[in-house]
Amino acid sequence: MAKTKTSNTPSPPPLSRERILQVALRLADEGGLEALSMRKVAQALGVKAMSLYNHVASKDDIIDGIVDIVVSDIELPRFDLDWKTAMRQRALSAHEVLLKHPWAAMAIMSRINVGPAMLRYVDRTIGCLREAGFSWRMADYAWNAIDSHIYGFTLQELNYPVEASKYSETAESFISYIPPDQYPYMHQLSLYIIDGSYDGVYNFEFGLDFVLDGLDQLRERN
Amino acid sequence: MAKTKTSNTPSPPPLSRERILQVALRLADEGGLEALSMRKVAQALGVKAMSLYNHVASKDDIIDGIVDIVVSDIELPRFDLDWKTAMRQRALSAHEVLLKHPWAAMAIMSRINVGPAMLRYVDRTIGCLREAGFSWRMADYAWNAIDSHIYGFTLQELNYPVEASKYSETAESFISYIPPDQYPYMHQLSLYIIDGSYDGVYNFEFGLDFVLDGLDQLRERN
DNA sequence: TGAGTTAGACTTACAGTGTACGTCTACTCA
DNA sequence: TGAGTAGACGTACACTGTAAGTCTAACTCA
Repeated sequence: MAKTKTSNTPSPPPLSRERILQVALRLADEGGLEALSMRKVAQALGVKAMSLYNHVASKDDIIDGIVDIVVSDIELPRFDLDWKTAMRQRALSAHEVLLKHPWAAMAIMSRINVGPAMLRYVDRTIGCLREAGFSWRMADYAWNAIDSHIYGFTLQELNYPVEASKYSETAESFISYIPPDQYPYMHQLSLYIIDGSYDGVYNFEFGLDFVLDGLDQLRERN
Repeated sequence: MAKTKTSNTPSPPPLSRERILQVALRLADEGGLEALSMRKVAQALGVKAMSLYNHVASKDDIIDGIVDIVVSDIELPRFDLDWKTAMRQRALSAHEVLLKHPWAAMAIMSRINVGPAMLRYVDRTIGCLREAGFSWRMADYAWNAIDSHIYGFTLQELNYPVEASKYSETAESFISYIPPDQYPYMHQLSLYIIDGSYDGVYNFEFGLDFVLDGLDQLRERN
């Protein structure tokens, strides 16, 4: 009987970079990047911390890995659509994906990302703009401007400590800390949120459209 | 002789929240937030770590404190200028200040900031927009859109691992990692940076103007 | 002046972090 | 059969923030 290749003991699947990244991604999604430690990842895999180093180089390597997995989830811009539609779709997709992984926007912004998914994503984005008639410089500028909005907006959104549905009651409980003589405008704005005149919910596409429209005018001028 | 109040021993100035924050700010500016530890702050003050807790509540309290110091350095929007000029000035000032303290943009985006300088800064910003004729909702939206660009752009800029003056030579040494068959557009863009056709330096005002112009059109339509 | 209070720096300790380094076991292949 | 190796493990180190308790010097007030 050949038990050389197929072991029939129901041992757990062998450790691998993929399994480590998969568990790390789950832990990060559940508790943020600060909840991600080598010991916790190892424990979730039924293994000791140092065993992970047989498959990944370091904790940074793990974070790079899960960042690239997240990026691979963003829809690539489509070359068959007009550039504005393509860029809007990819921005909306990026925004959506980053909200699903609340730690990711910050991680992307604070480290150098050269994973294959990221490189591909950037290449396609610049390519889409280039094919739309932007010069190389303008394609690069446009990419940077759109991404500034994506990351800036999403980070502000994620950092907001209150759920949108509770803006009103939260404003009500904190209004006393915003005295009208010191902060008249914030005070007034809070009152409007309390009485329901304004829900306080931001809109990702609001600022995005300013950038896309501005870029479009600039493109047509050439 | 009354030596009750004025001790003439040249003892170091007493520990205080202000001195702690001042040293912490310097350490953060020099080595980033991750270089900021209670033990290092204490050592720089000639004191042991736990002594700091007589003057600050926690490390988070210190970070909140130095964030607010940084924010207090941003020029408040001026009500006597037209809103676009005022917002441009405040955006440029914010960008400039955030570049001087490379850790700060990330810190602001990843924590809740309710220091006096921050509250004042936000109140004035919303106020300036409100006085310019924006509705409360639109003033809030506008503030959010402008700040998305400020933080998004600045974070991308700070995260860039290379100095602007070395883009060309850096691109040259890394071009082999960007094969033209896999990443054709990035490859081509790198070539243009190498041969000097394009310097690769982004412009903060490029995207900012899209947002400001878009907001202006929206304001005039009402 | 003497006693009581207190501010503030100190020491110790704990539970956590990433990871360098060395060891031990089980499997592969010549 | 015996060498080589992959991979899990244990130990250890230098850090982190901070809870808890101690000690001393200065101030307050009768």
